[in-house]
Amino acid sequence: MLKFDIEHKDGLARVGVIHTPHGDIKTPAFVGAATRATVKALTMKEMNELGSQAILANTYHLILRPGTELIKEAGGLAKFSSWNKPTFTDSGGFQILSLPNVKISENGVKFKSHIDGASFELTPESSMQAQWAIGADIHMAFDHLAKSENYEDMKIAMERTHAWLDRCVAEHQRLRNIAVSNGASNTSSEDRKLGRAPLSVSEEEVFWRPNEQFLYAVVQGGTFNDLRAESARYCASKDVDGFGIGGVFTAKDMDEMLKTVNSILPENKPRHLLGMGQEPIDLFVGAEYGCDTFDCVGPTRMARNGSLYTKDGRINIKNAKYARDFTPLMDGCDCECCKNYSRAYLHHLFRTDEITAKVLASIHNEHFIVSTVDHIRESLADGTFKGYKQTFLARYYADQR
RNA sequence: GCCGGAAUCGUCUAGCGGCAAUGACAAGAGACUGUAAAUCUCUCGCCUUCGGGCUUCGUAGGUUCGAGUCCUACUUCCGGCA
Repeated sequence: MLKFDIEHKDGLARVGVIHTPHGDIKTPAFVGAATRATVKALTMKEMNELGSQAILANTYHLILRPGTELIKEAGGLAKFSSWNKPTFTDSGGFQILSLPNVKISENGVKFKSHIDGASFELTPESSMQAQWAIGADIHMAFDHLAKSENYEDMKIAMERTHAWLDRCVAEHQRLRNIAVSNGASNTSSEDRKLGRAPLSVSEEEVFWRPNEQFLYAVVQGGTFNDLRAESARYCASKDVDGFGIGGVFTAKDMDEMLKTVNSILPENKPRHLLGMGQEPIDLFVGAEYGCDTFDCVGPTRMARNGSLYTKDGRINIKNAKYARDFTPLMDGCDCECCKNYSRAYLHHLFRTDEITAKVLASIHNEHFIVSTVDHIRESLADGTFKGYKQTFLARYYADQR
């Protein structure tokens, strides 16, 4: 069982630590989106320096390239990518929503590769197998994310997600048993619990490819609180290590949904809000209503497209008005970008389409979101959350009032 | 000096008698939430009550119902020969 310690609670919100085989995650935490085993435009050293605690890669993308067996051969995601900290993988379920021409059946999903058109199928079992080969610390159950907002479609997707969850749990346990018996013959149960090496295996080997990998169930149900409640109850009843909350697309009404879901989910297991975190308000609301980790492609995508976070909202650094703005991107920011470069310089790098523009912008945006969640965690711990939230959001969204 | 060729939006470019006129870049702005995204969308002669109106393709004439497109002259530029 994944170890999760709650150190402080405030309503549904909590401050805690997830103990993974590759280290601890202090929660709430923002997890970097490393879809293809890399955070776009950033090295793992840069991710580390900007304060990131964990990354999340995508099973779908890694199946296509380089192939999950290759990652296994390399020693797992953490070693392959040189990220010696906690890792997550998403199941590939999101691609049901985003790819064209997917065929969904009870068995699983047939895709065509967006790269070369090759057909392949992802099922709950094959997603689990792929995630075990990739070897992240925390896996997501293979779920059906509905394209439609329609109640009936949402219900069908939720029910399919539940049926698939049972198969994910069974397959995960089968793979876990194989992994543990393969790697743990000389290990005491106490050593195993601590992620210690069996005598015949080096410390290094166990660090990079621990036998313990963990599974999160994914709650669906769209914008319908009765479905969300049903899904939360179903997921809560399963033998899983934590929960993903999926299919959330807007902060609007997210608080009600999270209240519903997180009041039902067991308190002692971590919860990951899938895909949310482009807008700071998502993170405040998510943490306030009991989510422990977040991931989102927004910060790095915004960065590559020139949309950069400041305390006063996002700015488009490519706009003409920044050509002669020699001030730092954001006052008081201690990221490498803000400590060393001006808005005018970033503007110039974007105008000239220099690679460094995207690097510096990604460092800043990722740091902005990571450190915002860090501050949320600190404010929850010392009881100043409400004030911090109010002050931060009032300033950030001042233009939209 | 003679003989050829060329002049179209900030730049390059399409255009071969019925176009405010092609495409690219540049420029101005917007979007982006479990990444088919270093991507995509819009604007880009002037005015508009969004129906349309007006002025444009080096300059000036001409032919024609109609000219960026044909003719003449001029101007400038690029070749070749002196």
